[in-house]
Amino acid sequence: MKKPQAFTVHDIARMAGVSAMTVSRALNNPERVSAGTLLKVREVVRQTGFVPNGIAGGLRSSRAKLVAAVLPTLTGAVFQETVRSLNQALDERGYQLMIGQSGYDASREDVLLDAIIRRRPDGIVLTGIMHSAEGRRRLLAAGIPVVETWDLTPTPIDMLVGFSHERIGETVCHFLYSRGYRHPLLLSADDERARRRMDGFRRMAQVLGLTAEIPTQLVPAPTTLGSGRSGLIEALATHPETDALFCSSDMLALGVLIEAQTRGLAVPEQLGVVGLGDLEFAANLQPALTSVRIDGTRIGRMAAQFIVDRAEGRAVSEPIVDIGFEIIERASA
Amino acid sequence: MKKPQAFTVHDIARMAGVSAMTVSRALNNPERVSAGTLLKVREVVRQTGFVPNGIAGGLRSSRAKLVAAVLPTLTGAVFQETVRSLNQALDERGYQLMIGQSGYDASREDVLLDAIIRRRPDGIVLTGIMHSAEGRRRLLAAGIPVVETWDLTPTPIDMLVGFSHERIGETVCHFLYSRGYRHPLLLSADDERARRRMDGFRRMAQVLGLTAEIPTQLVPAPTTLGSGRSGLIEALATHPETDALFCSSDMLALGVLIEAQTRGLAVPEQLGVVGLGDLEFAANLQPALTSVRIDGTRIGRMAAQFIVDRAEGRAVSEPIVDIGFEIIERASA
DNA sequence: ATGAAAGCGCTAACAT
DNA sequence: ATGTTAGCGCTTTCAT
Repeated sequence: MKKPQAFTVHDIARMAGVSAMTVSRALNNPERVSAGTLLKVREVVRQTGFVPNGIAGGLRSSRAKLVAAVLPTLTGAVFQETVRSLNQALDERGYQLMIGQSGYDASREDVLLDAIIRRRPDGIVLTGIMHSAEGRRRLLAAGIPVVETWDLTPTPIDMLVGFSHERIGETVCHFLYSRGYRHPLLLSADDERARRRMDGFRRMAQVLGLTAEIPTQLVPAPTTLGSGRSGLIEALATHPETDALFCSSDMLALGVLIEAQTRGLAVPEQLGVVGLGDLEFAANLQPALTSVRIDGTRIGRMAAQFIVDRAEGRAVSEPIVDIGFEIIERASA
Repeated sequence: MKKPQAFTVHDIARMAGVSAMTVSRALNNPERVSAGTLLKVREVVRQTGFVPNGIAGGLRSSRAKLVAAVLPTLTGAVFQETVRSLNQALDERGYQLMIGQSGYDASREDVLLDAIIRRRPDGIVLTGIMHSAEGRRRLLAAGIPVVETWDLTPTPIDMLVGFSHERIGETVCHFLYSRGYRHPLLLSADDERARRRMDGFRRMAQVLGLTAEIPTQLVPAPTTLGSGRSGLIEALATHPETDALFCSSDMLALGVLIEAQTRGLAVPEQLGVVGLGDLEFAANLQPALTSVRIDGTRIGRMAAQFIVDRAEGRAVSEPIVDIGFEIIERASA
């Protein structure tokens, strides 16, 4: 079925008694049109409810005013801060954000990437780094500015705003050790970044002389409060000596907190709990949750800045940024 | 700055020794191209990392394969289920979802709508109903299929998948009354749909003969665990007789639960709590949260079906659907 | 099975 | 200040 294009600039031009070009100017550069003409055109536009076809305009002027973001999941609360600030920063600069969900699956990611590149956005923001060689090549071939985020790699495709997951693991391990915990357990989803945090954690455990292997309790993604509760139950069943948990999300940690309370386990005395993400609710829990804070707002803002600078022909002087992280010490560990 | 278009079908055609048309066919209708030619073209495409410009193709064929969704906020957990299922249902049918954030503000909504209509998507899914007369006219003029969701109105622009907020208010009021609560309080964000739930609640309160005016504690949007805690504190300070709360989100309700526990208030004995949204965590709280369940998955799926049917020229036989809601009775009230 | 011509709706570039 | 011409990259249509 052919979709009827309600009105075109030519229709509006005819109705207003001017040329199509004048309508285009009245809409995009009103200062270059006489007051009378402007009034006439605007009146017709108002009456018809005409909105120009940006697809056609963008094809001609090769300005899409569109940025695409690729997220593993729309449900994941961790990225929301990044997406919100990305959206806002782009919006302020007149760009629109399009969101694609890759779903933690590499093959889906290639398909999604194809759909995105077809639309020739002014930039692409990836959550995580692009591993598929095919994906990297297409991105490069398309010549679209790319910002990889939420991770670090020595070989980014283009630009990068991230932090080291290994270092988070190391830091949390050291933190728990310094608090006196000697039997930490890792409660985590099984994605690649989580695995690197766990690697870092284990490396530091060795350095600190914790002889026992650090046990892991894996939960399916996305992490939920429910899996936090059941995760703690299973963890304690298999490793009753456990005295601290590093959870791969705050939701998971909340589940642990609730299950601990239900079982009469004192936090932080009998069980230390550390979350990841420092979501709004972390500070307001009882006991307040110690969590790893990542400045998602800053990631989103910088990514937007990078893309827009590039899209508008400005060079980005420092295109690779490690924004770090911070352990927010509260009552739970 | 002019963005260099890396490759076009003509480049690929030249390299493969065929015409542009053949490249186009090899990509879109491979069965209509000879095996040898297909192989040649595919090899060049692979080597170059070529991805066709869908903007140009869409302009010619007027098939965008794009659906836009307008959300008040990306952070709001209530809509996530709808967005997820919308995204998935569209994806399965080869469409992509673009998300725009309107931000509970009517004037921003008009600007956003303009940006969306310019891209000539195959359909637009609105969260909530469109009130602005200007917005309605543009939507109608553009001839793009529209689905309004999460609300009911006798005069939808086009199609509708929603439920009655008044009726939720009435039902929750009746539910709390039947549970023996006589001094309910409304803890709520101050948006329009919340107001209609409160109206419904009050109407039912009168019907049931609750003589006292039902007090309201308003909190800023978006609702958070923190505002749930402080909301309960203020509510009890001004209305110490309160014995039940209807919260406008589950996050708010979780905050109330935590604050109640901190103060040693027994739930549900001394304080009944009802949430809205029935998010994953509601069932896993301690005590488990009674909440109003809205089938967001079904809303998203139906909206996708409606849009795709229309985009592909099929009529939608029942374009206005009230999907209702359900009170999930758990331990908190 | 393949190619040539035309044109989708808009705007850059060049008149006037 | 306004109009004319051409063409963005693709696909529809019509030949061959």
